[in-house]
Amino acid sequence: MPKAGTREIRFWLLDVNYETRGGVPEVWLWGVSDGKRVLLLERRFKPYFYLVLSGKPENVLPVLEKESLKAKRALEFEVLDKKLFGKPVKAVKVTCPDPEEVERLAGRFSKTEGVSRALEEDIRFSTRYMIDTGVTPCAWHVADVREAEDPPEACVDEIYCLAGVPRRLEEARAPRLKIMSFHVLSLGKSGSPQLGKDPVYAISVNNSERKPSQFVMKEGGDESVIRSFISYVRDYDPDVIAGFGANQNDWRALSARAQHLGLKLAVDRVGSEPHTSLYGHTSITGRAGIDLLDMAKDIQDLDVESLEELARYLGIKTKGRLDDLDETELAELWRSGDSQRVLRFSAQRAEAMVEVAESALEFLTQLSDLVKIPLDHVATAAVGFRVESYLVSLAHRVGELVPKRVDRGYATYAGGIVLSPKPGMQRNVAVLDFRSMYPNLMLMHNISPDTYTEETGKDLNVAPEVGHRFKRSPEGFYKRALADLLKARKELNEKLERLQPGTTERKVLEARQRAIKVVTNALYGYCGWTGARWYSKEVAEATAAWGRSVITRAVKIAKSVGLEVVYGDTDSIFVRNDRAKIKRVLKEIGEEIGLEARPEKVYEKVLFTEAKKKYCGLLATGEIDLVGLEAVRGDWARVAKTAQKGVIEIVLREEDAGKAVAFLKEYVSRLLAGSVPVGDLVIWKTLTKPLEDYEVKAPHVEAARIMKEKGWSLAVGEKVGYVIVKGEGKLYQKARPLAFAKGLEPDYDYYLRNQVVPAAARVLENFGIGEKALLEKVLAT
DNA sequence: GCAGTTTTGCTACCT
DNA sequence: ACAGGTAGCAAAACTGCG
Repeated sequence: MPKAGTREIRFWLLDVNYETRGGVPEVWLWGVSDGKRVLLLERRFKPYFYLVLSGKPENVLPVLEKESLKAKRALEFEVLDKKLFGKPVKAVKVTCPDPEEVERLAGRFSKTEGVSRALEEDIRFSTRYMIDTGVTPCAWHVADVREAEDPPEACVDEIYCLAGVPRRLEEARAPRLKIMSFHVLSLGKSGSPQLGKDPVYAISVNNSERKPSQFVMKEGGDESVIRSFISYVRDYDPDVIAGFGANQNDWRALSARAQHLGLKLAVDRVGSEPHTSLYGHTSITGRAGIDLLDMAKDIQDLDVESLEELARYLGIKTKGRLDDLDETELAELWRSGDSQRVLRFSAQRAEAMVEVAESALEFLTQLSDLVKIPLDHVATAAVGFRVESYLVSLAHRVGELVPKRVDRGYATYAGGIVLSPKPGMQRNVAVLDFRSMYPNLMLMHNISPDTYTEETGKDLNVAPEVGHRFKRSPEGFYKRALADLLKARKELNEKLERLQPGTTERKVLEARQRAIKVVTNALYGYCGWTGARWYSKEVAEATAAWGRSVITRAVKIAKSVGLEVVYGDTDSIFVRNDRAKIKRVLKEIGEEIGLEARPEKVYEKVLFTEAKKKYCGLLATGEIDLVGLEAVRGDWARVAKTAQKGVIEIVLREEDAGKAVAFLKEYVSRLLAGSVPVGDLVIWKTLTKPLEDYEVKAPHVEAARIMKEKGWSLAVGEKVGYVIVKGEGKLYQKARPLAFAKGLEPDYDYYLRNQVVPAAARVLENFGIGEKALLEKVLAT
């Protein structure tokens, strides 16, 4: 029952921030509550940090008290028993009144005698609150609240003061969120628009009700466009604002232009402007700003990180093409008077975005809840930070102090084993797979930064090859993390079994499972990342070493029952599909290695090249599987990929190399006749660093330089599309950006000799047809 | 100074 | 701004050659 003067409120946490009002830091929880939007204020929570003691508490405390007087701050000290990398330590929790002073005070006190170091001063105040209370983004809670005495101005239905710590509820389903999407049409004279200078010609929006709106520039300039947009956001009052590339483009263009015009881009729930936070993310207080491009970048299966590809991947049917016009083309169309086409394009994008956002949110809300990163940041956060955030919240629960991030040099270690494939066509091959091998090894051997020891003795797990030792008990921090995740997954599985496919609840739980999988599988990589707080080279190295021994032993077992191993990579072996023998092998693997291996898939035929990690196969299901070959690489021209796929189809299904050559000959004749679209000649490559940092002249770098000269802005991480045109000199001298390749004669000879023929020959060399011979054959008259 | 060879830089893939 | 293992291209550096 609620206390006197209070009432209970149910809310789902959308966003969190903090403000200092009247000298008191307040945590603001933005919630969605049964159709209403609420803001809950917590004024009693205080920021703090820890001092790890090297001296005795009774000696150090008086010194700290004295320092506190000198600093003229009302600080509180509490001696606590904590752990650091599993080792018990005495720590003083120093509570201070102002979140902005935590880091400075920590620095000052860490130099006190008897104090070895300060910790956790780098945890944000609002994050601190969530960690300590268990209040979780994208989760339902119930809280006792009372009327706020001095409520701040905020665009919500109700504002309350928290009267206690919110308690988490079981409900996993998110409430109905109001989502809007937007697309800003800012066009430059040539290339990219110039921030602030070029006007915003139009903004398209859409929303959960699929109601499109469009604000278009009239004679009076673009001020009305931006004003209309601001009013729209305030009237619709969305919980989520989705864009595609919004952090880099739309928000920046809008902000710059609003500033230029002297407009306040007040689109958040406190009447302020969006602000740029960590890693270029745009934050909107009280709402969740989501950039679907972050989502696209996370999905490895996408050929290009475009809205259209992302929509297709998510199974969303969209109206019209979403990516067929680039900035220059849009600008040209607009100027030539076909603004209708441009506006239609923009509106279609906005509509697709809102649908993609709804689909993406199923996963993002679950991930946000699991790893405790607020919704607006979880898509932007790199994998390492997602894992780390999960670990930080676990650390608090188990009394572990959060280690500092430290600058470390690179340290390499040996990873998995890749077996040489048996080249040529193999028939009836099964793939045996150790699922989640690294996490399972970590669990099995209690591999963790806090169980690692340099001591020798009994009750230790000793890693093969590298000899690192890990205590069998107590349970390590990583083991605890993985055990929790696996337990959650198991519970989900049990629930899922009872649910009909296609139901909303099932979708929610499946999304949660995916979130768990992401974190589970990333822990191994995380521990070997030198930027990790819980970095341990020994942990990563030992896990990899145990992994190598698993595969080596599995190969031995397979051979011992007479099963030939034709290939293997890290956690899988490819063997002859002999049911009886496989059954024996799997049983022995389970008994001798203690891990479960599973038959993953069966190839009717699989064709290995001489190279590792490159093969293709015809699955028992009739599908063709392409692995590592040019056909699946984004940095080969489509002509090469299409030619290779064609050859593979013929070779795998019909086993007729002659027919494949004939197909290629026909394909090449069309290429040389110039009847392939220029799009099929484009080679896409990512810019991995700023142009000036490149040490060599490479085609994609030169193409990017040309684009930059012509006014295009290119960011690190963007893909540059270029075409090789006829001309003299090195390849990089013949590369032209796609946007400027029109009207130039492509270098068909290059595409023949360096793209189509090598890609096709990769497959045909198994049939005795090398590159040279193939070239002669396809050119023969 | 040149042609052939080796090394380096770079990117994208696999698990 | 999660790991290492791997392939393969083009550029750059190197090597041998009276």
